[in-house]
Amino acid sequence: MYETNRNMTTNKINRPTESELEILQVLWTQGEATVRVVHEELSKTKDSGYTTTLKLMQIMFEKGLVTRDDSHKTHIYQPAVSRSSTRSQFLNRMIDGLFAGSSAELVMQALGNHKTTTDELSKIQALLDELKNQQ
Amino acid sequence: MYETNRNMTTNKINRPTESELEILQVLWTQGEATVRVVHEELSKTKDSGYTTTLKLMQIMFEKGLVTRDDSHKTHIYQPAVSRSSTRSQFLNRMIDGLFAGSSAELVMQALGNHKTTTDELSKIQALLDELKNQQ
DNA sequence: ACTAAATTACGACTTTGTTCGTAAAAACCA
DNA sequence: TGGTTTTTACGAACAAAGTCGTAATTTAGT
Repeated sequence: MYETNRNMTTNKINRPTESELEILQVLWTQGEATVRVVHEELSKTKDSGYTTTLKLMQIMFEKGLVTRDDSHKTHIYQPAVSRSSTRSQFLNRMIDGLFAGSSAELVMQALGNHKTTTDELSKIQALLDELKNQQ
Repeated sequence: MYETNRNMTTNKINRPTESELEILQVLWTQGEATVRVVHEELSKTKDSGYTTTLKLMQIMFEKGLVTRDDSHKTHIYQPAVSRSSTRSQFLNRMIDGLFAGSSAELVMQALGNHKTTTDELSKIQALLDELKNQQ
């Protein structure tokens, strides 16, 4: 039995915030999790209280960023947005805002500044071949 | 005659905010500009008042994101951080936060979701060849 | 030089995101 | 079942970013 977000009128663009992203990371990795589990995970890298995590996840529920199952003893949360679409969302935003709309410029900067393994380069090469064939 | 930022004790990480980035875009493109010019440019895509832009640029000056020349009738601002280093800063942040530290994952998502011209693909290919030879 | 226009400085208000205290409700267990 | 622990709900405090009104200063034009 899943609750749904009743307050649809307030739904706007809903780009996850910094903290919300951290929570989504956990949910994407684990598939689903309770507030407790998410908070334990976050505690490894930051120290905010349990109720802070709770509040954040409640807000995310209201925003429609997560769903939750309250048929159990404690609420179980799941991501309502996909990792991949969220990545695209932020990426496109960054491409448009900082890279003059050119994904190539971003790609080149990313490849230039970060160490990339041979294996990863091969995968990129494969994708590149594919794209070139399509054109 | 250039003013310098006296209040160095408050300088922290100084990642430009959303609005500050918009202003930097103008400064990077034009090389230098007055508040008036920046504001005219921003007005094309958003509508906030002149004093808002002014205030933002004053804050950026305090943060050390821009320098300014007050030897003329009106202050002339220049970027104090480079476009390329700022791009890297945001890119690395995004790679670490959203792409599990893998620049390759980011690159693949970027190439997959955005239309990229043949010309751009070639440039990426060239860079890729270069990187492969280095390893 | 005097008025009008533009520029700058400054403070306050608003919004959004983050944090937590506290209390109510639910679950646990001895 | 009675008491303790855990979870949830809620409101308020706090901070950061963005916004603007207003006043002071400077520049420009006649």
